[in-house]
Amino acid sequence: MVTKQFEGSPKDEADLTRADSLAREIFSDIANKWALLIIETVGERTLRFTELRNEIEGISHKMLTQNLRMLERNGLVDRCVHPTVPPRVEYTLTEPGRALRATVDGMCDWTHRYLGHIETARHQFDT
Amino acid sequence: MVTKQFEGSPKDEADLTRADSLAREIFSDIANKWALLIIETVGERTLRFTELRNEIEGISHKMLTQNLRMLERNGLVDRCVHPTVPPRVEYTLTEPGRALRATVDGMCDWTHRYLGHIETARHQFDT
DNA sequence: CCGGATCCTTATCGATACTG
DNA sequence: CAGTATCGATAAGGATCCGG
Repeated sequence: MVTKQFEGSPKDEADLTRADSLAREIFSDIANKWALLIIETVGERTLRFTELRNEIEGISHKMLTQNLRMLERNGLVDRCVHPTVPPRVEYTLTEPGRALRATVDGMCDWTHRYLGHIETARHQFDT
Repeated sequence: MVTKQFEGSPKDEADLTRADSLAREIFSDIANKWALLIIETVGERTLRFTELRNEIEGISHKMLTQNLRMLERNGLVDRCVHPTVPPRVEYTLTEPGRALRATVDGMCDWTHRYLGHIETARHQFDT
């Protein structure tokens, strides 16, 4: 539970609520579709910017850079710039990134497993 | 992989790309912080609207109803209206909802496990 | 090829007020 | 208590241009 509160000494409590707000901040960062799709797409490979752009259907240049910067800042992806011309920039998952990807895989599996359930639930609801 | 493309007969291909776009749609629905926090908060319990509102820090009335409708439509939460006055509405996870919650738990665990990593990565990046 | 900066168009969100 | 509807403020997102 991300928002869980704790009891304890004033100092502990302060530290824990600070940790909680940080946890919430991180959660808000990564719990959006583009970030998760990027994590999922990079996978075990190493991909260039344009490759990512082509693999993730519908993502704009801006969203991709924006989310890549955010993921890089949080230490989930590694950005490797080759000083060539034209430039070559490669993105890889770090160890924390790969760990997160394991759970994102779970979400993707879930989506496919319950596709039928969801489709019928929608039909039922829309009446 | 959510966006994976397949080969096959024209019919199969059409069905699979349709399934893929549906998968992507579902993924876009649930991959947002409020939806995931709701899934996480309902958990194994049954909660009323206001209880949810109080437990999920920072969520507005509007976001809560909006996401609950969406989750209900996709068959992830069950909405039980008691015909009393004042009304009493209780939300519970369905079986698909509980299955998804398992993976969301994984994301929350991940967040707490890598809190330190992320905090130092941020400091490093911000310089 | 990559990414920043700009402008401009949407969509999101919160606050408020109102019904059963 | 739970939910819908409306309305501004504001943030997100897309398109484009330019510089490294």
